[in-house]
Amino acid sequence: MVLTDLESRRKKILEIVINTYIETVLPVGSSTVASKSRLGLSPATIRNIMSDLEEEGYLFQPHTSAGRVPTDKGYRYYVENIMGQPSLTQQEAELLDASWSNQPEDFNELAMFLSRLLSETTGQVGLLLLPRMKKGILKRIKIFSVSPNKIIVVLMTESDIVKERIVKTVEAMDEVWLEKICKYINSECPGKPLGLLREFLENKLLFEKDSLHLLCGDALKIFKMSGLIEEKQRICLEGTSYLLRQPEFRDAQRSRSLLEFLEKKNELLELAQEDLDCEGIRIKIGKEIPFEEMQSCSFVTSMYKVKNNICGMLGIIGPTRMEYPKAISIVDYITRKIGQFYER
Amino acid sequence: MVLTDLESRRKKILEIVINTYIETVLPVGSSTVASKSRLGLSPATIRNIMSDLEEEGYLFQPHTSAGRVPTDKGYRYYVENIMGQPSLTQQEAELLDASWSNQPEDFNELAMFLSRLLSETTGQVGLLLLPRMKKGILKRIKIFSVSPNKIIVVLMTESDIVKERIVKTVEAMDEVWLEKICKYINSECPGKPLGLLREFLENKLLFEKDSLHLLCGDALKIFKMSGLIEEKQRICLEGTSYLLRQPEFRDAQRSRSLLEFLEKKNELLELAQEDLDCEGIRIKIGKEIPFEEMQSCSFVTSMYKVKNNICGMLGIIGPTRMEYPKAISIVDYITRKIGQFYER
DNA sequence: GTTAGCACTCAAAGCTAGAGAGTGCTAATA
DNA sequence: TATTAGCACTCTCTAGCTTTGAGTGCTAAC
Repeated sequence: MVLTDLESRRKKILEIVINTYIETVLPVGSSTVASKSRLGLSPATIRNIMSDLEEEGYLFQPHTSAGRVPTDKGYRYYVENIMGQPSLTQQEAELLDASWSNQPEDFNELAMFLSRLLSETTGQVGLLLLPRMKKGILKRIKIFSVSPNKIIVVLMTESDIVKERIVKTVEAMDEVWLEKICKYINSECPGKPLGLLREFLENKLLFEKDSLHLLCGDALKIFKMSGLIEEKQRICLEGTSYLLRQPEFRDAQRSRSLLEFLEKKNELLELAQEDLDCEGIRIKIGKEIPFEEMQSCSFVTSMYKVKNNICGMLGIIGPTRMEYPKAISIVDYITRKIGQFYER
Repeated sequence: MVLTDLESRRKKILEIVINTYIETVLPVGSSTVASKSRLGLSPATIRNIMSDLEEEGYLFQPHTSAGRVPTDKGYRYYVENIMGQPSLTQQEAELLDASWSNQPEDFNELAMFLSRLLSETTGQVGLLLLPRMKKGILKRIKIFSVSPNKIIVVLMTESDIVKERIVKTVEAMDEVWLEKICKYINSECPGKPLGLLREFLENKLLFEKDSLHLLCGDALKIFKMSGLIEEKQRICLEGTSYLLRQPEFRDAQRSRSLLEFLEKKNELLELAQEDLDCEGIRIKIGKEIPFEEMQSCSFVTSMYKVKNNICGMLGIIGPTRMEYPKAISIVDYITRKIGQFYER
């Protein structure tokens, strides 16, 4: 569809207002737009158009004699229809690659590194949701005792993500018995999603008899105690202090409630999990976020996968006035990198 | 030593100034002190004494016509000579005990819980340094492979603290060989401090021959790659948003540099490790802290031990204007609780 | 449809005056 | 000699006022 002059002009003006506002954090006036746009229009004309844009909800005027500020709707339109396909420059990509090399295999460590990387490259709050284990496929299990009634359970998934937990048992369990349990699970369960493991064992418990019945019972007990599978997803958050650098948060009153919200993490987790099954970049802008404390922020996220069956989420949080193209391209790049990292 | 009237009066006045300032965050004037102290002295007399206290560096006057504010030296004197032995009330202790029950065995999890507990009970930033593994005594090791060139190393210490790490090896190592390495280490090394393990293996490498030589070499390689022992201590930090509640940090400019400092963690780690070998509560007040960003804060810490050989540190960070008795007693209580938790 | 001109609006900055809290000094008092 | 009443003085804080200037909306002309 070819844009009429009128439409393309409106777009151009909205773009200039947004870009200028992102840079200056000050309401943008018609003369500024007139001089930046090469449309050869006078401020008066621009004023008319800006007034229209305001009526339609793309811009907002803090008070009668001020310039205009983009609204959430304005940013949304910008992201969807104006900014185009963002991508990193060669140089930026190389920089990311460089800092990436020599990273730990351990996912906890990697997660901390990545959320920090996200934060530092975008200058915003970086966050990463650790993989959801439930959908991971069991590869192998190891169980062994440390002291009479302390045992260690190590789960390995097909994606080579490993989780370990210490479990304190009520009765002592001897090494031989543990080895039997281990062998049993390793013969029956590999290939099953961790989320169904418990159910599977509960079923077995009904039909197996004698020593196998006991064995299943103990296996189930150990699983339950370990909390390895039901465990709620953990979240890594880095760079919250970047928020305080933003002029819109120079008032501690405002930033406090936001920082407290982020620190609580449970609502943030809820928010992040919402889009866990969507592919591609997801953007939530201002009021689109269902939590009041975050409604002056935008949330740019993406789901990542580890060997196609375990997934988590990563992204950034910043003020709605954010360099979306940069944010999006970095989030996207790192998402794809995680995939590659575990592909080899 | 019996205090002369004069000395005890000065103490009393310093105490009132500090307590009032902690409560109101406003410079304290002579008439306020006069009415709070039951000394029967007029404001004029109090003024003279406060003027003396200022000359000696315990108090500070923001400007000529203002009341007085405690200095770092004033707080230091208060902590050492005025406030007495702080302790929790029965009720407070019970509250802490209650929230403690049913905690995870895993130290990482526990650490997060504890730093949050510290933060929430004191209303300050809570922090916890994870145990220093170097001094832990090896109890047992387990090594097994996940995929051809990925192996898992699990270290267990006498204190029942367990650390696990995935290691990617250059060449594939087969299960049998790994088991041999495992057996070798488990026969030779238990009882040794982890910090000396590497040295021990390097020594062995020089004297063992043939297959044992190879075995030691691989064991050493695995250790080095895992980074389990040299690993720098991790730090858990919770409740940074509490800082923004403090009136002295309502200006985002000031709090930003502090939050950034805390977020970097490496200098904080340095600071925390300084007192890692001292028993008992340690208090650093304002300028006593060698980092400028933190000089409007105090740092109340204590070393904890897990079964007498592995130690870490925990504590809180808040403005110098802090309820020291409360802070100290909570830090102390939780320190002792950790000891008990691992004693059973 | 565009624009020059102009009156109007409103936030922000600067200024002044007054209030109030608290001091230090002095001289009187116990 | 220590204490205190009295008082002038200092300095911050607040409220109210004015000024400034950016930016608007409207109107009439192009």
